[in-house]
Amino acid sequence: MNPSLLDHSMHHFPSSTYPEDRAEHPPYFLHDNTYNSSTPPSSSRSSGGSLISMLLQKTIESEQILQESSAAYYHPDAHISFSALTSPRLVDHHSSTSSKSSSTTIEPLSPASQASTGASPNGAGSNQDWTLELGDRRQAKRARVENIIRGIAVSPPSPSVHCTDGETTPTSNLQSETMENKQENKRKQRVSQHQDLLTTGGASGKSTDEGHNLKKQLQTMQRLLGQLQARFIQIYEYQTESQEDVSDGTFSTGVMEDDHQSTWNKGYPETEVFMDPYSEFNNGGPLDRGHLGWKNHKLTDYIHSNPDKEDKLLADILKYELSRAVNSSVDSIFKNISHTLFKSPQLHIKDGGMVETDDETMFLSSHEPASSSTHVDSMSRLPPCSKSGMAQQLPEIQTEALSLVVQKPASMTRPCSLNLTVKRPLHFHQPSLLYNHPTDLQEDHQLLDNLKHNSFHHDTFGGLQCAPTTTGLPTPERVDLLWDPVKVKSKVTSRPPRSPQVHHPIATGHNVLLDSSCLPHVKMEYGSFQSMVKRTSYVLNEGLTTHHLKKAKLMFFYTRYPSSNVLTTFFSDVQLTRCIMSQLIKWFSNFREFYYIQMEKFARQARVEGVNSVRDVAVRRDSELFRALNMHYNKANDFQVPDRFLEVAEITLQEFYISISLARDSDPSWKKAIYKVISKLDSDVPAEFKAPPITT
DNA sequence: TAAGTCCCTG
DNA sequence: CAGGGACTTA
Repeated sequence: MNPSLLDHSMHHFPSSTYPEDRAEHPPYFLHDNTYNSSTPPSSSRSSGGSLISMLLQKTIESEQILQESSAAYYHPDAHISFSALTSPRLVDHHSSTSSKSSSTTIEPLSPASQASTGASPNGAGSNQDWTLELGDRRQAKRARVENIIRGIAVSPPSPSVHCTDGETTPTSNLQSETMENKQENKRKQRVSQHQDLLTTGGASGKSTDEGHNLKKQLQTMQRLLGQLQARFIQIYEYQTESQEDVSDGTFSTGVMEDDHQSTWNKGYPETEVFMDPYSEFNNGGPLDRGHLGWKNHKLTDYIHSNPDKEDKLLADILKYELSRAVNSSVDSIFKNISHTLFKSPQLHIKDGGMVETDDETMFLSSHEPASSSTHVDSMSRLPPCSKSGMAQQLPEIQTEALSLVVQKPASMTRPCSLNLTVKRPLHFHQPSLLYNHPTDLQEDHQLLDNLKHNSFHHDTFGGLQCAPTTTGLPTPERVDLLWDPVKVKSKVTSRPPRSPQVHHPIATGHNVLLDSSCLPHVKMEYGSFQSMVKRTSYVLNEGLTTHHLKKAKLMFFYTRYPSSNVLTTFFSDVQLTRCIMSQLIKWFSNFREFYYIQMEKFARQARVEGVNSVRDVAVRRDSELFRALNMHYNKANDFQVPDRFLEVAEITLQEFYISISLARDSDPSWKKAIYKVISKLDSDVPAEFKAPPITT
């Protein structure tokens, strides 16, 4: 049935981003000559201003038309016609109408045409008496309401000026549908609105004009809001009055909505209705003007065709537009504020990405994802997996408003101990988050000195866990070093690639900290020490830690080619996702790389030094080679390197010596034979390397 | 084709 | 040490 078709298309036109909703301009719109003759082409009228202004214009125009069409327009017969066409129950009583509507899709939908033809097409003569009376009463009330509205148009809308429960309940379905579609269309509208802002406010291109433009925009917004409020209140009042007037259940809103829903859910001959409304756009036509003009055209058509739904529709639209206008105003304000802040001379982005500013600006710059070049740099430094993880975490819709969105997990509020005198016990499972803490560095430095005198099997893990990656006292330089973007990179990327920032309940009891992957690694002043520690903690707690790295290095003394089984066994304290496993494999690949480079280097050196026999090629603990290897894999020297590793290293060196002596190195893949040999020399990793038990 | 590895770069 | 391209292998 055509009204339902109209309904459907009407309620879907804002959501045309969905391909299935891309309905072509319905033919009956094009044939609505009455409307077209009374209003100028929508394209010309919508040539300027934002959607909200166009909507206002449309609203005003429609109101003018409503007033011009006078009683005929508001004649209840229009409702009757619509209801008859919409409600299956009423179709039986108005078979002529239904049959006509099935053949033609034009006349019953045009309110003006209905006004010209009266109620006769509906065959509603039996209802004429009371409907006329109802129309008179409605007109009188309308006049009253208009007077009231004129008085309160400038006053802010009361919170109660929203849909009452009685109103929203029966139309919840419709409204949810409508709002859903509107929200879907919101992005499109924002685009055009933003473009308008750019063409108007941003046309000057000077920062000095931005405040003026912003002020003008705000004033315009306020004015539009006032108009919208007035119009909305008017519609609301009118609707309330209408509902009170129409006592007959047939014309009550509930029935109307039931009818509407019944037809709504029935499904429609989509081939008739769903033609592409964005054919202009798809065919390369004007995106904004033409499309919006078409939408306005369609909207007004709908309003005129369905006077009984006009109030509700406009109420929905105005409610939506009101909220949207407010949101847009707030957005624009904050956009300008943030933009101004980043362009303000008080803020300097130094080399290395350090932001020198006050706390508030730092807050913005540290969390503003879009406006800060620092963030872009840090983003570019993040591994792809980090970016993808961020993409998963941060919906695209959030990209605009993130300047005010700050994640503050519980760990952020946890006070970070700066007590230098507190000694941690050598528990294996001290939260690793503290190990890059400068105070902990100092502490670990002391611990390391103690550990150096302990045997491996008793205290190596303690030393392993507590040994800092670097030693030294906490100084501002160290803090800067820690937060040097380049240096931070490795720490950041040391977390599992493509790990979607899900919190890993690590078996070691390591605290799962905040997901701050979106935080730019801004080189911070020493005053931001505490937050730095927190972020550092996060980085270290995400997946593999520096302790895992050190452990892996020590494991390399036993196995150069650890199987995934070994890795799983000895890194069971980490949630061994695919990414973490890849990272572990990459670690050992890097270890091997360094190992073989050293082997080749010393093998060639041996040849240069005149070593004539492979028997003279040996690796001892006082060898240069061993020192180099030990420095790399056991930098703290707190681990007793097993003799087996010396044997393997010696064999490797001999293999390289032989290959070089035999000039096998001319073969591009000459090392592969050596790799194959060395890979068979792996030994079991001591059980002490296995995932440690959780200590208290 | 996916996983693993090598090799190079930063 | 990570990233990534090239290459190999199952």
